[in-house]
Amino acid sequence: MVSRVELKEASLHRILDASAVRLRVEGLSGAAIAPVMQDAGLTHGAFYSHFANKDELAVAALRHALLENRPHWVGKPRNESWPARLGRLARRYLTAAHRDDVADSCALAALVSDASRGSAAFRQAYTRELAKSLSAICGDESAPLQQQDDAIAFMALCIGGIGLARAVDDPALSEHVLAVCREAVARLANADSAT
Amino acid sequence: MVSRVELKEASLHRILDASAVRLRVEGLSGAAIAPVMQDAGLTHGAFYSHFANKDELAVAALRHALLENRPHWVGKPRNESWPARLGRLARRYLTAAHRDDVADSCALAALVSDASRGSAAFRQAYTRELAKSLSAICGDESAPLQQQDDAIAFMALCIGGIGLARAVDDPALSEHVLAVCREAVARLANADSAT
DNA sequence: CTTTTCATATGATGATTGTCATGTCAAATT
DNA sequence: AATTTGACATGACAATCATCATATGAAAAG
Repeated sequence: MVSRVELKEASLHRILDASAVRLRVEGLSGAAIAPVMQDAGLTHGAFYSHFANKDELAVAALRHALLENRPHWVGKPRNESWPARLGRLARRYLTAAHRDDVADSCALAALVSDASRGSAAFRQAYTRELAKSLSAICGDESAPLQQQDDAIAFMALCIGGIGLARAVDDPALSEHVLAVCREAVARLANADSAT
Repeated sequence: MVSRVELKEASLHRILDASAVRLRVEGLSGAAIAPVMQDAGLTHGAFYSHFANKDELAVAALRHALLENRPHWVGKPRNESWPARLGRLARRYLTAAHRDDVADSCALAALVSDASRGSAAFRQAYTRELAKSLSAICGDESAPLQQQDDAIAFMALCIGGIGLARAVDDPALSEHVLAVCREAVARLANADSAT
């Protein structure tokens, strides 16, 4: 009862899910084709009826990852001041839960280092996804320039903060990094409204 | 005229130099043994008379990279206020020159994502090097707690900022990220002294 | 001078990788 | 009913990888 196109779409979806997870957990060079296809319940040979090469998969997986969980980190703007919004987003993003759940984490943070070493197509996709997240933070395309800049500093602080929290060996230091960065976002937003 | 120990030391030094470069440029999984040894003017077989395995090399290379260029990024504390110091360090660190010269860049920034996926030994080394850099920023071991926290937020912002600047495809956006993060450091330091 | 030591070279090992040629089988098409 | 299509499986390919066994040659030790 399943048409051929439906079956292919379902397979593609499973491939994207699996590769989006492995990409964040193991990085660009770690997310190999065979394990991804196995996660998707297929064999490695079937890969090339969905993508031309590994590079295409990485680009698609990056987009898939961000399309899936950007709403979870950014959400819709509420009735709140700009500093309050940034503070709220930071308190959600810079948490131990997000740090530990790499498989379902923000791909922009998990793949910063990888993106700079990636192909031209991958870096282009990363840039596009970053821009989307930035305008989602601002809520509106026509936000004040100061807020757009704030969003950039906010992302840099969040990505660096959660990256450090993941890299660090000492659990106490890791928690401290998160706490300090959360507070730094608040200070940054308030220092902004003071001018 | 070269003694055997001198020759081995010289070889080790070349291996460390080469691997420290390749580690930053190509990442943990990209820095393979054979190319590193070739850069050092040796063959791959000679590797195992210097290190037990690839993991040991990664740890040593990380330490070597930071031992070599930490002074360049942090330097010695001058006669300046704390906000002025942070601002000055940011204006040196968050530059296009540093962004483009990955081979001689700050390893803490180039290897954030890699560190979280690295071995226990590598993460431990990363943690130690980060701690050293933090106390070098503060200048003194017994700096005020507020300054130690500032240094953490500073590093997160710098690592995230230069990571984003490297990842991003659009040159204009990349420069803008650097500029915004430089200014954010200044705002952060000033917001601190206001309390 | 003889012997030992060991840094290095050569080459092989097995594992893993991306890629593709070929075969198969069921759905779509005629 | 006959034919075509294409998603998928199987298997092979060359390349790359970490690791190690063995050989060599020169320096150190005797």
